[in-house]
Amino acid sequence: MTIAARGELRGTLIAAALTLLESGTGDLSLRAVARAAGVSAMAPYRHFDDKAALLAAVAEEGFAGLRERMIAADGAPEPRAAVLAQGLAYIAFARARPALFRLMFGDQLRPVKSDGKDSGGFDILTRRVAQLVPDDTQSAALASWSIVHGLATLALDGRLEGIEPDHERRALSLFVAALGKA
Amino acid sequence: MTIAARGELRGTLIAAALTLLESGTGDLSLRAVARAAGVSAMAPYRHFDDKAALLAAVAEEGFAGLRERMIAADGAPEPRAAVLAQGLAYIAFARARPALFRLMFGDQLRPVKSDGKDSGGFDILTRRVAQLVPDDTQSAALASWSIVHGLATLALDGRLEGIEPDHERRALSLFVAALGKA
DNA sequence: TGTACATCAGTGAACGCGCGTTCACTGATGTAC
DNA sequence: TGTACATCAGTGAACGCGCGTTCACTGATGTAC
Repeated sequence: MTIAARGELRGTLIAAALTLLESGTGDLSLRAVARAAGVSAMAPYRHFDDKAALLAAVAEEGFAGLRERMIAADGAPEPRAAVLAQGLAYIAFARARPALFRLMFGDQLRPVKSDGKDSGGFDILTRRVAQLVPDDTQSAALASWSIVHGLATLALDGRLEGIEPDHERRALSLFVAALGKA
Repeated sequence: MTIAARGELRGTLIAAALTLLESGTGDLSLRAVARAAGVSAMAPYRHFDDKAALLAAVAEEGFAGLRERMIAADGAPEPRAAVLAQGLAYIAFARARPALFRLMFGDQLRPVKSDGKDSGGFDILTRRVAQLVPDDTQSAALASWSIVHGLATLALDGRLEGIEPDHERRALSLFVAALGKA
């Protein structure tokens, strides 16, 4: 990790934290982040009030990334296909960056701000679900988010190891196929 | 916490850990458990190889409790009602013992043994799902588990705070109603 | 253009903390003869 | 029944560790006149 140019430390710290989260050995410590950024243990305090503030910034970055993936997956014209693609993108994100995903949704973060449910792309998903279930969109969107989030966390926690890999996709397909047909 | 009678420390330690998890301030430490059990920091080593072994025993207790709740919720004769009741029981368990639930499904545990997917009552759920979706039971059961697990973890992580409480139940109902109608 | 000063990012030593685990031990209980 | 010894559960002091955060500081950059 190269030394940051003046005034760029904030971004460098977040990037270093993201990298550390990927190598993923245990908890993220403020000192380790500073170390990875090539800077003294105290330097982060110039840019963040405390450790929690740094974690929050990292999580925010994560939510932005997740949202991007959801948008990128929204291409299909048919709503059912779009919801499926978005769900798989969500799961792929979790699998690609498990420690970041855990940080984003775990309990080491400060209480979530109220617009939190939008930041991860929940609104993107909801828009498509509305096309399939116009009368009870909120519940259907929550159900969709839940099944996808459940699959992602179960996979991350190694709970799906005894299950054939394809079942994950089929479970989601089965759900999407049933959406709006109750 | 009373002093344990001879040879009962193992159980006392597990009970103390469960109590500590409920009061829920941060991570569970071996020393804190020993303290709560009224015993020296070293005493647990007479009964557990190390901290991870104690955590595993606590989690096992948790899975047994979850399974019990699932079985207790299995009363309804109609499979759709049973699946709904089981799902609500699962979520209620998570809400009642959030720290325990997090321990059970989190990453601080040693890699899960292969029969892990049964211990929490997944088989109980699967049996009922089979009555509704006999041709693709595995995928449907996984979908059911996922939506329920997703709702539980999202609730625990404070992600459903902006959402009307009833939407949680309605999301699950909507899913259950659609089961087998794809 | 030169000087004086304020601002600002980062340093490095030190703090107190709780942790998991080691070590050598103590004293009560159980067993063999 | 009495004695000698092994077993076993728990003690208490100590270890080295990494942590978040404090403190007083340094030295470079920017600004006013």
